[in-house]
Amino acid sequence: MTDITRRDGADDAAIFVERWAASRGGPASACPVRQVLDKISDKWSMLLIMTLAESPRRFNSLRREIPDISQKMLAQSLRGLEQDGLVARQVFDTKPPSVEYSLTGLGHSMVAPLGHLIRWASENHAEITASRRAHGADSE
Amino acid sequence: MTDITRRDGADDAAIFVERWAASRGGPASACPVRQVLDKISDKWSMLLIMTLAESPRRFNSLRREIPDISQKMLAQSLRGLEQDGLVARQVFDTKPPSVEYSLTGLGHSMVAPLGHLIRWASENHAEITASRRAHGADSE
DNA sequence: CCGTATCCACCTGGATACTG
DNA sequence: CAGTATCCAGGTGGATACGG
Repeated sequence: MTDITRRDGADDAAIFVERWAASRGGPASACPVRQVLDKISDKWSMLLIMTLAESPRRFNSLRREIPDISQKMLAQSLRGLEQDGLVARQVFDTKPPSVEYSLTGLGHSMVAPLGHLIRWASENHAEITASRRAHGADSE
Repeated sequence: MTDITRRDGADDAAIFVERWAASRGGPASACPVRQVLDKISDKWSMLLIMTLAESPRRFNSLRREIPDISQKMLAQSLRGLEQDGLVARQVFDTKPPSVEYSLTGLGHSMVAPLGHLIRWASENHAEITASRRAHGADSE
């Protein structure tokens, strides 16, 4: 098998495609990569990962940082990330109680790959928006 | 501003965090990066991008390639990607008519960044699954 | 302060049927 | 072959109220 894991350029898209093609031998829906991608492809997971990558936060600190998340979805998303081993939850038994959320080692390992996608998004969102307007997606 | 766009290691997560933190000055919901991520964070977009990265495909060819996508969602997702300028649609006026979908330049530019995330997923899905089971996510 | 519980609107996405 | 139209189930996510 090609040792793709050693390569890390921005140019070897073909290698990723190769690996991707090779990774699905059985039913497409059983692909473990898809399971993982589906998990983080919700509305808040990636955003929480990046926010916690800056520094650990408390529950209400996260609410202030991300004003448009509801209490329910914050708690729910954090529990999901905790279950997947990406986020650690530490309770300090003070009064009033405080809970700190931080990235685990696994969580931190995701920041760089996710960062590549974010960098792509930040560099190309203008073109995407322009294309969308050109296709009449806003007025139509 | 730090010239982050020139760097491309797997180790400089801190740089991505920096850039991310710097990119949101106003309301978090207005962040253009989030707009883009939200768009591709649906059930099929990333999968279609990676499939079309292998080679251009026709409509029913994509259906065969991704057996668990419905006709409706395939058409809908392709239209979305087309509007965003990631996928090109070319109609051949033969009989019966055939339509070929392929990645645009913009679409191809996304394959490598997305590939980083996919590689991370393929390398860590076992740990994630294990963590999930440890938290009793399957039996509970 | 840190959640959980409930209810509900909306949207995603699937099944089916139909058209050029 | 390549779609569109319609209907419908289920999940996502928000508002509000309540508990530890």
